[in-house]
Amino acid sequence: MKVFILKKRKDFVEAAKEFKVVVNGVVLQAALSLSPICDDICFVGYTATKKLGKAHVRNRTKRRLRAAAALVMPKAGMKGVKYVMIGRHNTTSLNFAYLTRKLLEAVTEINKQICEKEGKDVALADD
RNA sequence: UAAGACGGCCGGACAGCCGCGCCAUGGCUUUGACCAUGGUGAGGAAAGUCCGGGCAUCAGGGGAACAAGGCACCGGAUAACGUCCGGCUGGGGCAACCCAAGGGAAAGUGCCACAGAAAAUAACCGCCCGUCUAAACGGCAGGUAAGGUUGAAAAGGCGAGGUAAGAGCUCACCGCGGUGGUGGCAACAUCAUCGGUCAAGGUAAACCCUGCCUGAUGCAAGACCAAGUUAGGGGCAUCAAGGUGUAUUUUUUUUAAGAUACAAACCGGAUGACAUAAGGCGUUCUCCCCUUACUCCAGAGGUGGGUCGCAUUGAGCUUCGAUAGCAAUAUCAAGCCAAGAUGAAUGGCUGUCGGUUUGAGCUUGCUCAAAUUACAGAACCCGGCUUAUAGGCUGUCUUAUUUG
RNA sequence: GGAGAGGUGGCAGAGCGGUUUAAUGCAGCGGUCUUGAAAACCGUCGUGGGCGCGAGCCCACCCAGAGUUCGAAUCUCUGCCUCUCCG
Repeated sequence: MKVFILKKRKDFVEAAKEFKVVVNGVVLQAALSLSPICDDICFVGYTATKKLGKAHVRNRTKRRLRAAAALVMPKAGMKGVKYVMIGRHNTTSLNFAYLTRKLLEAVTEINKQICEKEGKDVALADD
């Protein structure tokens, strides 16, 4: 599974519409990509709001999320899904192993939601 | 040894594994949001955007007046500055040293609440003389600014003389001002001499006056490339002389048709060359010079782009090198080349050694354990200022105490 | 990244350097009216500290900290926060 990074505002807005899971350390949003994907690829974007602190704090938050995602996403990511990770106030202070575990929980949870929804959609289309 | 004053510097180090941006080279049997190798990769404040520049666009430049804004003891440094250095004056500190938007209130205007007699040519109480009366502490007419309460502030201070009572009315000293000498580039200091209504408070971070400085907009400036959309209308000038109009004339019985000339009202056309005109960036005027696809009003598209600007040569940085200077700094010499992203690159984990704090142990400066290791992230680039900052290193000086 | 505007009780929002500003409105609380409510009318109403048995009185606070002034919500400087604009 390859991981590509989201850079455009449009992608972030799209991801925010559908699914959302909150765990200690990170808020995860996700959506199925609209354009057809042939390869084994998922997309990830990182965000930190101004509420968290000054510039160096926000940068650090995104770096930690990036480091954690590098371990988790290649295994847990689903094909053709856009994930967006939003940093929280304690993202910088948490133990890294704990943060990784929590992120994995969030991803598996959100994948489950997507599968349920998609199953229904397919059923309706068949009818 | 203790307390303090003023500078200068540092802002953890090393190793391993997994990753990131940019650049160079190479690879390809997926020419890629690819792979490999090598190089390189945040700060003293990168911050605030408070000043000063470079650079870019408004075509370029000179002059005058006004407006707006800024600066303000004196001299120097600098590309420039509101910065820096040296000095002066005033204030604070035993001292080292520190602080000051520090020009003008005898150019003018405004404001000074409450209180108080009075907030600026005054006179409430008081003091004193004269006079009315038998007399007065009462009335009248004066003199006076010593004393009074108030207030942030009451038209020099203090002492003596003087006087009816008083008053720079007179005098000494201090203070203030003018003139002259001396020292200094100057601010200013100092000495001499003259001045008594020497002078009429405060406020200019109130208006203002004086002197000096400033064109506007900021890299989202701006240049180029690619793709795509759109609807025109009004006004001005010139040209031609089309239609219309008027006049003359030819043919003709007339209608009518043709030709020539004129006009510029209407309709339509072309052009925006010269000239004129307009514009040229705070306003007005002016001198060059320049521009004009005339000028004004509408309308459509656009927040999916890309490349350059942009990052090795500059007001460049470093030097406990030299020379000049008290210094800021300048000149010369030597050395150095040092991030370039654009949802934005430096992270995660581990180990060792440091620093700090706390606790324990004793060999009293070591060992062990735990915690902690600031402020903070380049976005066109420089020079400053301001603000944030764990902890540490280092130099010079002052005061006090002790010892020699 | 750059360029501006603002910050006053719980909320909105006035405020010439001066007696006591905290105007005014909304909200809140109490009352009148009503069977009850709304509307209307009347009164009251910021926070913190100190003193007082109590009624009440005094001091400080207009985002924060300095400065100018006899005296700052107001004038000047520095910082913090909020909002707007740029192609």
